Amino acid sequence: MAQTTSIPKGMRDFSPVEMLRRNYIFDTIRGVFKRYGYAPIETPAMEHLSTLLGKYGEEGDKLLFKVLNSGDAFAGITAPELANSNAMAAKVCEKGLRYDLTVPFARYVVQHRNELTFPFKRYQIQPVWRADRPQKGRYREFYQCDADVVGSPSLLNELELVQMVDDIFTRFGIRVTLKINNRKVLSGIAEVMGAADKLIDITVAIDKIDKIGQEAVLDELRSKSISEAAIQILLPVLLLQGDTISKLQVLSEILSTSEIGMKGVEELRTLFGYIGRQDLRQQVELDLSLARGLNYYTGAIFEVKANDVAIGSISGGGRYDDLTGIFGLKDVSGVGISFGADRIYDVLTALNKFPDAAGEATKALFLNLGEAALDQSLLYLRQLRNAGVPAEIYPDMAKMKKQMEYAGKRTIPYVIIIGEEEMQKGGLSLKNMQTGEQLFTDYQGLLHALS
RNA sequence: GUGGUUGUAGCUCAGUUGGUUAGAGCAUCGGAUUGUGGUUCCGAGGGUCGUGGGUUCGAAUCCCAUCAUCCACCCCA
Repeated sequence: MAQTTSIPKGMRDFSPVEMLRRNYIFDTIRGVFKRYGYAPIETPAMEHLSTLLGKYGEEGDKLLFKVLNSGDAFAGITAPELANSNAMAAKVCEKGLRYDLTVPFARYVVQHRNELTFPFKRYQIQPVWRADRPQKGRYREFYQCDADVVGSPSLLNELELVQMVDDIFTRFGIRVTLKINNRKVLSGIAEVMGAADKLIDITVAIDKIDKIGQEAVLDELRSKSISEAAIQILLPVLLLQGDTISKLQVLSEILSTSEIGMKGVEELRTLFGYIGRQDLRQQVELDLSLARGLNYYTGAIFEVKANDVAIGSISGGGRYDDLTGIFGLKDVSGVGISFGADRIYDVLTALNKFPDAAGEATKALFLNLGEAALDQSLLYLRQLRNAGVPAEIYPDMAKMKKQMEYAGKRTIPYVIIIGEEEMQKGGLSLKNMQTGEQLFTDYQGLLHALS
């Protein structure tokens, strides 16, 4: 009996061509991570639910995939528990799929603290899961590529992340804008507004200013019972124009009474000082409306958007001072960044920026034209493979037309023909499938053309 | 969690006020063509019209329910 072939909402299959392109993305990012001295780790798909809950805010908790306990998960459930879905979930689900790579990493650092040498720089490329409703550029299973440094408060780490962003997206050949802000500045603004307790409401609202406009943001703030006087303090900050230095100057005047705000301004001054002395190719700017939802950030925050495609952020990160503290290890500050491989894929697709080679698996196909030439083909095939050229032979003795079609469909760039004619003349025919050109040559000529 | 969109062949979609056996393009397979693909021509296979119920002599078409999908909001990579 045939079953319906489908996969759960927001999940995806990847074809060979897609995988080759995805691997191109992963390889590029991994290569940069390695070049900056980051070491790889992996953590399991599942964590204890208690490790994950409460780390991503209320919204995040709702989006966690919970995993039913194995065995008879419902044994010993009482009627009142059955009636309360939250109590039920807590009782029958002790594990959950990871929501990001940063929190499991913090857990990892605390658990393995005695084995690690600080500052600890790690990268991690793994899928994460969110029970979000899927839409454009949003999936329920997607890959994050994270690089983090823990155990060093130095702003040189922030600079390094900025350089990696610049490096990676330049390698991809796409233009992006890296926006930088600082949570301490946002805290300072909330403080001088006299609404320090409303920090999250304020940041969530002003984060949307590009999207919904100034008036809508103010309305949202009023709906969160932020006073008109407080809004009058916020307004000039939102309207700040000019270059980074003058923005920071104005900001330091506004925040002069806030210790934490002034510290944030100082951090931004230092970081932008570093950045200004680097030779970066991508656009980097101070964006005071940048907030980011994850509420564990305490210092610098980053977000990267593609300039030429509207798809939401393709990379984001920031500094977190207290994340390991939740797991019992104090005073270990960390800073990290996450690259969204799936959205980068969508951007590269939209802009047609994948290199041709990123979709190629096999470089050359030997046609199978019969027993007489088989040994010769197999010999050259083995030699090509030993020389590092991905090559294959068509396994069946089908019509030449069919074998050519096969090469064409798989976008194999070269076809090698060894048939009766070639055997007689003592060589081989090499056809370039892109140009259609064909030349008669020997093994040395073949190797030269393919390597 | 909120609002909307769309479900017809493997894919993209037509299908008239409800009316015989539901179509096209692409894709697949075969042939024209026993040594040349991506560009020709001919032919073939492929459908419980998302699912269940209702109205009707008659439903892909109208009504109800349900499932799925995509988009936007929320939030985020």
